[in-house]
Amino acid sequence: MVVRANERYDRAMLDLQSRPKCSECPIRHRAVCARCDDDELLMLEQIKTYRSFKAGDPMLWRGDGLTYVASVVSGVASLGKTMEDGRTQMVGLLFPSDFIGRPGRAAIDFDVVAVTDVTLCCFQRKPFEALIETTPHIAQRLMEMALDELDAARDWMLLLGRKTAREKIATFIEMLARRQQLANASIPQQELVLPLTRYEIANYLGLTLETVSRQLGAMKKEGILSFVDRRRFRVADVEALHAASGDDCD
Amino acid sequence: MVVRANERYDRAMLDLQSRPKCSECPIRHRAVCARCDDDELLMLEQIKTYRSFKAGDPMLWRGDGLTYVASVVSGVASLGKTMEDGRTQMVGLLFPSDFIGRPGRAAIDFDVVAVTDVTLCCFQRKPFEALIETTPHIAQRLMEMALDELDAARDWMLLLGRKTAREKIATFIEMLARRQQLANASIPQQELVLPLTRYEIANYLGLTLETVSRQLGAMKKEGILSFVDRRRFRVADVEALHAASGDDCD
DNA sequence: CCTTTGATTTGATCTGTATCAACGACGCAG
DNA sequence: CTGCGTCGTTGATACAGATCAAATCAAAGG
Repeated sequence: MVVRANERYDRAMLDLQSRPKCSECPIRHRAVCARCDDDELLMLEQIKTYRSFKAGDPMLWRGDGLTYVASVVSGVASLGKTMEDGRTQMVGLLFPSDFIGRPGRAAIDFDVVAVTDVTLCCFQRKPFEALIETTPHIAQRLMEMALDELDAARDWMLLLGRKTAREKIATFIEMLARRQQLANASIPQQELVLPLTRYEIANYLGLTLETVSRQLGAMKKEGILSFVDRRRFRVADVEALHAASGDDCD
Repeated sequence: MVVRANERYDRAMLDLQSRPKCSECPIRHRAVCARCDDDELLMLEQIKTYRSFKAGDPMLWRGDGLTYVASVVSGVASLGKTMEDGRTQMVGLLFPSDFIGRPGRAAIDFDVVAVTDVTLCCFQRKPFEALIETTPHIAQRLMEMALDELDAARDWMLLLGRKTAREKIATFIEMLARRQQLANASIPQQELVLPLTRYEIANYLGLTLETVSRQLGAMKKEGILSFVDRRRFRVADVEALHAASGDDCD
């Protein structure tokens, strides 16, 4: 279960060679490079590197030096915090186009783990930071993404502090649907996938896995969700789901 | 209790005239202007305006247009979210030098309320945003502050999701001590003030006011805190307080 | 096909915190 | 001084969700 730092490093190195074209990148218009013009994209292309991780692999450990910053190209990663006695709380989920690492910060204070198989588009930190100085389009986009994350973090604070188990689950499913419909074209009644185990969902929502299982079971029995297997499901009653989330109508 | 928008506006207008020198400002080296040189400070000085609010005054309503962005000069303000049925969660506390408002965003999606009497140093949004474009020192500082807020938000997510009532209170007191010692010179064993009512503390920690009252009472009985009145107290046992917070030693 | 292992579901019970209710303490206006 | 409103404390009780414990399921390997 525990993977040594070197091992991680070796595995990552395997992928150093692959460097697809930015212009064909699936996250081209949503990632940090969203606003870059062709010239700027060329600069980024020169310092980028792809790396992949297997589901469950730790990607960065709390306190690790940040040699790289990166965009998630495919897969899902989690940001998590752990207390001394082992209690843990997920503090963020990263989907394709989300960014890992901060300009001007040498370390992060949470763990980043690959939840599914993940491919990253990595930039060495130093040259990337130099690029920011000269490329306002990147700096602006980075600021915008940081503020979006801040908004998301605050919504999650409301969820963690005040919502019931059922509201938490409903909100989570809605969030999931929103993120997965961005990736594919938004087919209504699309089949959705839970990229997380019950344990991980619980960890994200400040619950236990048993409570998650019971709430999902209840929503299935009530005909709000219909499962094809334990991971794949469909939202059968969008209205009811939203009503259960406790969020404003908008 | 409810204050009309015009009323707020009128009250704020009273203070339009006052415009102290930036060079003598108490938050000069911590606020958004921290890295500005004298020239840049002069630019800021020309678009700034002071406003004050009484304790309890709403400063911005969720969805309000953001004509101004501002730094907190003195006092404490809260960022809060409210659900349809009235449950609320505080998602941030603003102390002197903290910043309100986002470059490139016309609205915010939470309420900002003055917890104590507050003085703001306001900048009109449009000219301020123009200034950012030409002043990398401000843009950098703003990014840094946004990332600090993000870190704080994530620490709070761990607190809300996983900590017990007692751990929440202990963590809150430690945070308070840290912020208040920044303001004054750090006198050890300094007398601290709770700027919030029991209800507001509960709201910040995802608890009820009764639980907050009981936990504070317990920590007093155990000799960890000693109160001089309901709002003013001293940390009698720093070690025990930290041990109760559930945070790592560092 | 059998075994193993991890993920999930389901059931029984326990508990921390919410909820409901009453009372005390302080500040302020008349 | 008196009354009233806000804030805070304290006690009794309820309940959502945690915890403990088993049973079921599904994928992977031999």
